[in-house]
Amino acid sequence: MRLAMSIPSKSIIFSSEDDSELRRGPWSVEEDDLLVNYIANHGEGKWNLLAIRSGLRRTGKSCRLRWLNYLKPDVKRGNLTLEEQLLIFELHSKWGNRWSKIAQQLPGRTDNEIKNYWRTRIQKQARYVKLETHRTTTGFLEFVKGLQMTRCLHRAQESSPSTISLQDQEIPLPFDGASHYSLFGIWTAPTTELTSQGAFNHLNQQEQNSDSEHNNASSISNSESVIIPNMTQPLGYNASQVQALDNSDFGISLCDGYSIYNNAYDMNALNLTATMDAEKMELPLIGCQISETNWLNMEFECSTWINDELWQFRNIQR
DNA sequence: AATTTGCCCAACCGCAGTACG
DNA sequence: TCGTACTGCGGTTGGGCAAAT
Repeated sequence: MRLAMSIPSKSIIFSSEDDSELRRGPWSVEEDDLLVNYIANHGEGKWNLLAIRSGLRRTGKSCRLRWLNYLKPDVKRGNLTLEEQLLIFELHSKWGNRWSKIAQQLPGRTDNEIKNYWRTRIQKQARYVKLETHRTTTGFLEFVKGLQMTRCLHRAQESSPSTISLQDQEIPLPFDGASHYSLFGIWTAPTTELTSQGAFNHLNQQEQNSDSEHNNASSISNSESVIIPNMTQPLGYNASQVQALDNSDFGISLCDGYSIYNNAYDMNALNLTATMDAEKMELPLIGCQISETNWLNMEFECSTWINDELWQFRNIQR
C-alpha cells in the first residue's frame, strides 16, 4: 500500500524565501496528521478556512480531496470485491460516468477509486477485445465461448450448489487479463437495448427514467440505446472501418460502437455493413454455427447471455 | 544489472452548481 | 439580482512501482 510519502516530491512547489507558498503533490505523514487532528477537533467543511487555520500549506480543495479520498476513517482500501465489481458494472450501465453517484452505492469506496478502476481494468480488456476483433473474429468467438462456460458453471451451481463454489472458482475469460471472474464488462455495452427484458430488469424503472435526464453527453441512457432488432444488417467491421477507428485519437472503440475513451456509443459504428466471410465458423462449446446471416442473432444472443450472466450471478450471490 | 514499458492510483485542474451576503 | 466563495464532480496528469526486455 502506498501511503503518503514523507519525501517531498519534485512536484511540490515551495519557495526557499517564502515559506507560505502552497504545497502540491503527495501529502506527507505530517500533513496527514495535521489534517486529521484538525478535523477531529473542528469537523469537516469550510475547507479553505481549514486549510488556513490548520497550518497546512495546501488549498482547501486539496485538503478536502485528501480527506475524502484517503484519510476519512470509513474509506475502504484494497481491491474491489466481486460484488463491488458487479455493482459498478451494473450501475455504470445505468448511470454512465456518474462516479460519485455510483460511489454512493458502494460504502467506503470513493468516486476516484471507482473511476480509476473503470479506466484501468475496463480499458485493458477493451484493448484486448479490439486487438482480437481487428484481426479476426476470434475475439468475439472466444468471448462468447467464455461466456458460455461461465453460464454452464452458473447452471451447475444452481442445480448442485454444493459441488461448485463460484466464489472460489477462477474462471478465465478470454478477454480478461486477470484470471478471475471479474466484471470487465464493457462488452455488454450494446446490451442496454435489452434492459426491458434483460438483467437490469430489476432496476427501478422510475428511477431510470428520472436519472436518464441527468445523464450527460458522455454516457448513454437506456432510452438512447440502439435497437438491434431493427437493424437489417449484421454487425461486423470491415478493414477500413477498423482502420478508421485505429486512426482515431480516441483510440479504443469496440465492435459494439462503444468508445472507452469518450465513454460514448458511436452509433455510426453500429451501422456497419456485413463484412464477414460467408464461411461458417464452428463454435464447439456452444454447439452452433455462425454464418453471415447469423451474426445479428449472434450479437443478440451474446447480449442476452451477458445480461443473463449478471442476472444469474446476482441470484447466486443472493 | 540496467533500461524500458505498462499499470495503478493519488492528486490536480477546470467547470458547474449552490449558498450566502 | 448580483457577485463571491465554497463545494462537488468528472476528466486528466504524472510519479511510483513491478514486470518485461
